[in-house]
Amino acid sequence: MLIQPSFSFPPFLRLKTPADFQQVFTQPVKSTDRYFTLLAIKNQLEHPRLGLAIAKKNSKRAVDRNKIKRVTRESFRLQQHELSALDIVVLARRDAANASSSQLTKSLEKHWVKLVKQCAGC
RNA sequence: AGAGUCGGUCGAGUAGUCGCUGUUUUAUUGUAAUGAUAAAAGAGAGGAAAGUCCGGGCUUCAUAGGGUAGAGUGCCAGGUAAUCACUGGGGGGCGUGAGCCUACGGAAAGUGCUGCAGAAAUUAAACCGCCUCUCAUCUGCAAUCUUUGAUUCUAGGCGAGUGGUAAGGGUGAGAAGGUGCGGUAAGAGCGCACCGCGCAACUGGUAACAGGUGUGGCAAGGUAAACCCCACUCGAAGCAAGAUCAAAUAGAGAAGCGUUGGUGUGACCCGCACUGUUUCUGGGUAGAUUGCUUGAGCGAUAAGGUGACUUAUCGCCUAGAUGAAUGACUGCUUUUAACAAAACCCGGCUUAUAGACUGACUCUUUUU
RNA sequence: GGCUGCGUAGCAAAAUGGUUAUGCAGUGGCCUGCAAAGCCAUCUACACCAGUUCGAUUCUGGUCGCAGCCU
Repeated sequence: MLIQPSFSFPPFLRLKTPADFQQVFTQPVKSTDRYFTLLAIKNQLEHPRLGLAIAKKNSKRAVDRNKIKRVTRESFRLQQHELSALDIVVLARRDAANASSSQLTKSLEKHWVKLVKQCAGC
């Protein structure tokens, strides 16, 4: 589908409907640290897709939630060609609201690598 | 110079690379139609977007009509689409002052409450105290006689009783005006002067209210953000409202006939709606589209007004997402910038806020 | 986004315009040969800030936090 490597982030790279999210939540591959919990599952497409679930309970302020979303999208956008055909849902944990954006970026990069390895077998 | 009061404006900028969401134009491609992809241009969070505390616009619903109940508001005037908010004024409180705060109608319509303390807490009352009178007793002065004791008169002390008193004491948030003089057995608005309070007319003011004058001798508290009375206002729900297209699935809808009974009703009654049968038909959950941004809009100038605000002219178009867009990296400037993210839209209030600039005013000290 | 309710001790939970009950837990003592149970004593509270009132946990307004409902 992607002939030339592009780092854009168009809408079809996102999870949109509740049904998409339910599929990921049924039998996912997990990866957790103190900032994030990532859930992943193989899809039938030729590209990865990203879904965000940033709970209001864990990060109270809208500014914090937006920061987490932006950092996550930016990291996904730059790393999308390393990921195979996966549907990934990112859940933010309580410490993510207070972390700096560089800390979050490092944490996410580890998660991408880990998920690709784990899903290679299944 | 220091301390302080009330406002106003801004709230990171700039250059480059990558990326996100609308709009317009062009090109390619496709459909019954909306489209999809690429490129370019131009746009893209706030002063509070927040809290949801008030008020409106907008939308839907006959439980929207009438009455009761319920809720809210409460000095006067103004302005507004509208408000409990705003502006100006009045009264009260705080502050040396600039200034700040103020739900600020009625307690002689009625009901309730008023703990503890205190003699007494609401048709007032009388513990201590003060005073008159009576009785008993003690002491003193004087007089008389029946002369070492009696009687009378009078002054004082102590005790008991009857009455007067609300000045003084102490309690309390609050005890039936305050101060002074007169007055009285002692006292008391009992009388007088000043202050306070009530009433009356007058003057000023649109009014709230203020002012002086006359007059009444003075009234039994407080609480209505307790019930209540008076005056005024209020239908309810909220864009997750609602509208359109429509997989699934069926318990539905419309018209005609009939209307006794029954059922329902987000407080109750009147009321209102539904229920039966025949014929005809489509109905609307997931999802999508829409509502969705030109509006009581913003800016400038002029005029009116103390001001909130209003009027006129000219100019401008300034987010519209829907798993939800503004970010990341690098360089420079003075520092990693503070509080913090639109979700239908406006007006106000409240709360958070690093810092920068600026206007008016007050007090204290020093110098001239 | 909108609507509604609740904040009382370490935990649970009530009432009220005037002194905050009660239970469990903690601490100390009595009881016992030692424990448990029981009895006695003690400790720690009305979310925060203003207003009304003589007086506020209660009434009123605001702030903060928590929970629930509408999708």
